[in-house]
Amino acid sequence: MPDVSYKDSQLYRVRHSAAHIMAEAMLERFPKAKIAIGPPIEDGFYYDFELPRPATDEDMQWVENRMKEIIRGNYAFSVREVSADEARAVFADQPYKLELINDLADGRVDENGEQTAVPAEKITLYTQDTFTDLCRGPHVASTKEINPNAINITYKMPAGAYWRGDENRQQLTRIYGTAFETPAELQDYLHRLEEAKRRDHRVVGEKLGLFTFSPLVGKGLPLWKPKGAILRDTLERWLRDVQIENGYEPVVTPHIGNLNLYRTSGHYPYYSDSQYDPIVVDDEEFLLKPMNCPHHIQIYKSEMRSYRDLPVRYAEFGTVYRYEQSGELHGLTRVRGFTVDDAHLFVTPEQLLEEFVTAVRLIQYVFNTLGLTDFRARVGVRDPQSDKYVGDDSLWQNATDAIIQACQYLELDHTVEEGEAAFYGPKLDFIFRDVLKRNWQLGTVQVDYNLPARFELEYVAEDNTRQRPVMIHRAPFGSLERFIGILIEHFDGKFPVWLMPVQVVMIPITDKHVEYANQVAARLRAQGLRVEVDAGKSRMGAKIAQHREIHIPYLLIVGDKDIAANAVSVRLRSDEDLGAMPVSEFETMIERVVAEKSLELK
RNA sequence: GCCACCUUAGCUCAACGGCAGAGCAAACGCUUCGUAAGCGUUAGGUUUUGGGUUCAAAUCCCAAAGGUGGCUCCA
Repeated sequence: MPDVSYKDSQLYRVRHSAAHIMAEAMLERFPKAKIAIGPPIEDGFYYDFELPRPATDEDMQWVENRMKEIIRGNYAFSVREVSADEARAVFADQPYKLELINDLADGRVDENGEQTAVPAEKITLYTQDTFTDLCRGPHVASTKEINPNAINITYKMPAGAYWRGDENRQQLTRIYGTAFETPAELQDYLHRLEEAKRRDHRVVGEKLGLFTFSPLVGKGLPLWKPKGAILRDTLERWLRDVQIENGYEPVVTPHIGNLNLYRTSGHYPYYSDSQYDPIVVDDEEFLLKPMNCPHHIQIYKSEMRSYRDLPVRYAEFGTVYRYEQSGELHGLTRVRGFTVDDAHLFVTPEQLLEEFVTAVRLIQYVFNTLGLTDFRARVGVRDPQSDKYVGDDSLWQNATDAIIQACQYLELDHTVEEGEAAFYGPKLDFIFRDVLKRNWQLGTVQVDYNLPARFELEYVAEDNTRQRPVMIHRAPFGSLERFIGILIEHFDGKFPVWLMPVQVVMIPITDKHVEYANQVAARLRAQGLRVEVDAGKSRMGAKIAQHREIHIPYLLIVGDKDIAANAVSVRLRSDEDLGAMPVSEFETMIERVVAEKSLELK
């Protein structure tokens, strides 16, 4: 998000001013357009319009050219303060502006649509050339502070956006633009955008043969190809081992459950917008499970529990199905069926803090091992206005306090955001950004007093009384699908060796070296390494070119000299040529790299 | 779900009312080669699907499906 220094910067004023200039040019192109709001954003600005017809590429090119002309006109941005009534007169034929003026006068929302508490005493208008906008500023003093060759509004397509972000209100056309102080900075930005698109997990996943989608199977339902399945399975086995070391016990549960289970949990109806319709079997109704917790709870309830048994930690890679609006589906990061590396911890109130902290540390260990550092922590609490949560206020307060306390204990930088809780409790989420700067929630730890109450969970305490356990829901990856999507982009397909679906490719120089290549491959495979032999008839240079495209960590070239020395010539993914080394030496090196889960190649 | 755009060979794309093409990948043949792509041949298509306009549609129109960018949602 834009920070304070950005909001004070010249760049911010340039972009804010460019948004006004775009609106001026748009009104020339579409005289009947109604204007809404046009703030600067992280990488540029936008302006929302109600247009009489869809904007075309030609329109956008025309507007961009016209913007440059306006900028070259060296118009001053002048400001004046007016009363609400004067402002209403200025914008008499602009209904969105009138609504904003009314809200400003009442102190509800500012001109960028952000909440404010204070009624505006004065309304400010900024004018450049022929265009006047309701605006608090700041702006550049004159359009000559804007470089006409450092603006662009055609790099991004026009998009739909609801007025005031409310899907029940008018849908407007949002035109995105960006502006920089110099043309070189603009070019650099556009170049970085292109690079980001190349890094997109959907592009890299296709290139590396990791996964695919089939309309016949269904949208939002990823199909893992062998190489993707190896990557996924490697992650799963690793985490399973780590969890067992940390006192988790594996459980396995089915993909559907009786509707009554979800009535008790509250998923039905509190989660019903995200669920598929019930499946009717004989006279009973079943749901595809949207979460694993109710099933795990039934395992907890299958036995009498003593305080001596707690904490109980049940872990499952559980596949869940959620209805997502079709427009929201996105590669692997937003799908309709996905596998959660789920665990549910049943703890005594006294154990809660320690277990929560330990769960967060396990997540930190997972992220650190993979070198993931670019994330933020968010404490999601209830939206006090909403009725989509179950449970008493006091239980929510206990849970929220526990999470805040744990964050302080861990000295974890975090934000607290309302409306980001689960329906049964508050949570600590780890949020990553993809290459296109979209935010995705991965790991999560949640404190839950509500489901134990709804299911009447108990344990027998030291004093022989029946007590209620607290639940912790936690998932380090969040979902395997989303996590791998982010990993693909983070590593740009150059995964650490231990995760790489193919770790080594043998490249025999001619056919007569294939047998030796097969021998070395067999020897390496016996050590658990994933090795392929490229016995194709391409020349060595072509084989190298092809395999470096898909980021094979080690290319082992073998020819007469290598055979004579019982060696392999090692070329790294980084294009470093290590030259010939004895097979045993290579073996030692790669085994160490794999065992250490190293991010390096040697 | 909403707005806009897109859909041509396995992949990336061209043809933009008048004979459906290229590169890569594949198969086959030649080449046997020391660190970023050797040569040739062949095969591969109801141009996403269904309607319509037209002498003629990949191309224009309508609808559906899928995808992309946003918005909304993500309990």
